[in-house]
Amino acid sequence: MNRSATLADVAREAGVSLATASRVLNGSTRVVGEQLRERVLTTAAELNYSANAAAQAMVRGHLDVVGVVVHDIADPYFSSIAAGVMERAEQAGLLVALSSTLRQPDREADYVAAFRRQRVRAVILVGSRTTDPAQLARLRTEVERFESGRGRVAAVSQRRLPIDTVVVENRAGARALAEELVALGYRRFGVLAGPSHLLTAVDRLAGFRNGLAHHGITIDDDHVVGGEFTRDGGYVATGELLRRKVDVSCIFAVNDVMAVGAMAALRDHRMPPPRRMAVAGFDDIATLRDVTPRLTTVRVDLEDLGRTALDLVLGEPGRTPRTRMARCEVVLRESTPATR
Amino acid sequence: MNRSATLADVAREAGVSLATASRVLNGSTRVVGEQLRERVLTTAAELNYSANAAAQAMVRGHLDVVGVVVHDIADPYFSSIAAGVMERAEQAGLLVALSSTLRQPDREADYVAAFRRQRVRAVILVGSRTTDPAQLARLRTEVERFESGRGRVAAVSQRRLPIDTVVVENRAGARALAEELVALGYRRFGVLAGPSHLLTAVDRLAGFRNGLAHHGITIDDDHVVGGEFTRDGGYVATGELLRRKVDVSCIFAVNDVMAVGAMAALRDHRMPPPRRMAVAGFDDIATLRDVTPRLTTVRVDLEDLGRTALDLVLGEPGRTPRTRMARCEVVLRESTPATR
DNA sequence: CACTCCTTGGAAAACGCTTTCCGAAGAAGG
DNA sequence: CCTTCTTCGGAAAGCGTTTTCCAAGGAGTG
Repeated sequence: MNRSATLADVAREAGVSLATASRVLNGSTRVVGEQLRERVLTTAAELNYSANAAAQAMVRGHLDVVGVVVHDIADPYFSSIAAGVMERAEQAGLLVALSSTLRQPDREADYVAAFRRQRVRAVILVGSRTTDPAQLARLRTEVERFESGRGRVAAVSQRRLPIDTVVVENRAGARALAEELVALGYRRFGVLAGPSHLLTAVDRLAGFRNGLAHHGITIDDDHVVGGEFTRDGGYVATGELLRRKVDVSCIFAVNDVMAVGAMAALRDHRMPPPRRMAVAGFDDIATLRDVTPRLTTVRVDLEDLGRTALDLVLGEPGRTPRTRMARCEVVLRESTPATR
Repeated sequence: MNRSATLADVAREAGVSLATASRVLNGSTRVVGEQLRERVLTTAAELNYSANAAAQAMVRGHLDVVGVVVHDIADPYFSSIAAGVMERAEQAGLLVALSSTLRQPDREADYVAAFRRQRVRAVILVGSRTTDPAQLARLRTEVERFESGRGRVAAVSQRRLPIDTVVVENRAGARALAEELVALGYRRFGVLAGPSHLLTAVDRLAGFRNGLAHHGITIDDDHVVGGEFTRDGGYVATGELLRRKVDVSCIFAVNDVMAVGAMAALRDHRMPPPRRMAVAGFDDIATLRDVTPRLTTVRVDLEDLGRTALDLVLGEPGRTPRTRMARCEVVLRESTPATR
């Protein structure tokens, strides 16, 4: 057998019409008599018949696949969200096609286009929108094109496109964290702000500032260092912060992986956290819950973001794009001990 | 526009035949005159034409998609390998469909079947084979069916199926680790062995034992504890080991995430590593390189496993299934200090 | 100038399925 | 016993491409 059996093969072998074979093998409202039904089923099994999804997609108009675009699948933030999506997709009998932009935000639009070619049922855009209006415009165009077919689109990020969106309360979370840190006695902060074009980073910084402002605390501009949204980004940024000899007692990294980089850098500079410097992060990445000192952070239920996004995209479309807010919760741990 | 433009639409609008339009828009060896070429291109752009991949798949017989099956995408081990696959796939212009068995090995065969329906070009099975012969038989059947179409299959794991395989030198790596630990002065070991049905776990344990045997050291059976292949599995297993009050000075966890769980458990039992107990892992997971004390482990270039697997599956098939050995390298760090 | 060879465009046949429309046969109703 | 419904099987028309085969015209060749 160097070519897989087709429905026609099965029908011929079973001595029935194509229509009957199709009705038996691939769900239909129509009933088929027990006799024929049985015959079709057994011949299909004998021939190893496997429906050609492409052919089905052609006549049905869409494929039972949902496309997911993330920035970096090796980053636990994204892989956790992806896990949530896949969990739900599995329940719905959908396959998940996953693409990674490798942190080049302009690739997102390319992948949406690729998914349009595939006529996938839905696309989920996971990850921060950017501040670049041109990128946004291009993405919006592709999204509209995709939707003008039968496709659905949702995002896990900020609400910048007219599509269903699961938005993480980055500002509120960061604000709450700031307040808690102040309550613990911290007053002088440094911030590892991440890339300035990523709204997630921007929002978390803004929320943090806002929380401090409530207590009359401000952060000097040279206490805020940008950098990559990665462990190494956090490491480098922390080095820069120390080089500036700023007078701070607590470093807020806008995500956990950067916070871990920061702790490593502090150690390398003989300022081991938390005694010489407190550190806080954001996300509560599961894999990082065991670093020492245990990291104060803001918990986001990442898998749930993925689940919710898939639910949105599979459910009835609303008359107007919906927004689901995802709560965050401050988790205080050893990396930010109460001061004295 | 509530239905996307088809090739026929473009052809009609541009006043050319379907054949010509197809040749212009979707690569072909045939040359089309500059005039027509131009006309087709502009009308396609105007109409927002996007080739229907399903239709192309039907006539070509396969989709430009590669399926990947992992055990748990949220586990950094798998997400790193997946990142490698995706990196290469991107270069080859392929989409990646990712499925997670959620650690139920019997689901692998199901996903291979699903990918067969999709007529994806290739499938990569990532993750340990098991010791269950029934599971293996079922998987083999599905793999053969898949291959009897035009599909290619490769695995990242042990060589148990007649397909191209990237095999991690688990035994050699674990043996080398054992020898290094002995050289550091350790003699009494406990092992967190993971699930006994996973060959990866089994092989690492066997290799470790083998390395110790070279030095006349054996491990008592009650110094070996099974458990889940996860952080919590490591935590629980360590608790069990301590409860047994075995006399050991070093714990070898068959993967890093378990090792991290072990360190947490040790701390909770007031036996902080490495002073009260040394710990070693396996994999050198990037996200875990910053735990303290830094973890002694065996480095595997995970992303490279993924890249290699994709290369195998896209390259010319060998006359007979090929095997690519992936080297491991012992990395000694602070979690296993030299004993005086 | 007659012939062959190339180049380029088009018609039409697949590819494997779903679904609409028909028709036959049996059941129900008068 | 005739008519009207049901029920169930089959023929055939797509779905949107690619690709083979033809044909026409122009460029080379002797």
